[in-house]
Amino acid sequence: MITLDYRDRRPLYEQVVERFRELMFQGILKENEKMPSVRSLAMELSITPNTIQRAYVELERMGMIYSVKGKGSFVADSGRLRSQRMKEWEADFRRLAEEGLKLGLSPEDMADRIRRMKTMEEKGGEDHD
Amino acid sequence: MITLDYRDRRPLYEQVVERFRELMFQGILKENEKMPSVRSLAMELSITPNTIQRAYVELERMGMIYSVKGKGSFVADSGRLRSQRMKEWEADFRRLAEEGLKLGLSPEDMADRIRRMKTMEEKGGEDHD
DNA sequence: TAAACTGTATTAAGACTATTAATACAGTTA
DNA sequence: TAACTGTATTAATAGTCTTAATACAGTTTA
Repeated sequence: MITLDYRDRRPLYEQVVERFRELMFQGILKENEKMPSVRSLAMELSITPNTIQRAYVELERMGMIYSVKGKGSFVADSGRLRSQRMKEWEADFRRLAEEGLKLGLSPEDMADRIRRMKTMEEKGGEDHD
Repeated sequence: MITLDYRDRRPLYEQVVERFRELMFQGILKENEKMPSVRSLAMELSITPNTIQRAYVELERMGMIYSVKGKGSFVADSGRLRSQRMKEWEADFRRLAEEGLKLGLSPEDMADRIRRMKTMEEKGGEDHD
């Protein structure tokens, strides 16, 4: 479910945060679904529970999960997060497309690039709802 | 010419690298133009020459500048910088498009967005090289 | 030539962060 | 009660960033 990259310059807890964000954005983790416990995930990744705890604190601060003492941590309103992420994507995409114009690419050039990606879709074998 | 942000989590030398990259991409620093000397820039920013040196080593490793002992450091071939920027743009664009796929957008959805941008071209009134 | 500049290299120390380890407390569940 | 959950704290370790203080080598300039 979660993997770590020790070559990555970013801290482990940040990688954990990002991976869970992806899982939520992709709908693989759904609303109110139970997160792995701090200790079990720590054991699975062969790191200390402290690091997972820190990641969960961050995820909770971002409103991605909510935690209940004694019960566990759970995925927050994923639909809202999804639309939020979509908005971010729109902004990023627009900014990048405008940058592309400055670099001399025509809108058709860029559209072509995306169309050509269709053939690569089969390569990445992840299911997305 | 260069400013530092001490709230930024990234190391100072990395901020210096990024700022110079921007100045070069925007054409504010032109080919063969002299970079500030390691010591003068360090003094201007109130940090040690070591940190600037590290930034310059990195910029040289990236092919953005070249250094000559006793003479100084200079902006490298701007054509190369441009192709570098294009390569980065390609990578960013592809990454973002793939993310769009994960968010459930079809390639045609994204291509449409770009086509629709053609009408907004007049709005962004920034001059570009 | 001498002084003042340039890049480059090295070594040591301090500060900061990430991570680990070892506990402990509190609440829930079987 | 036992075994699970989140949460908190303290101490030690490791790694990176930054600083400081030099030193050497090449270029420019007065």
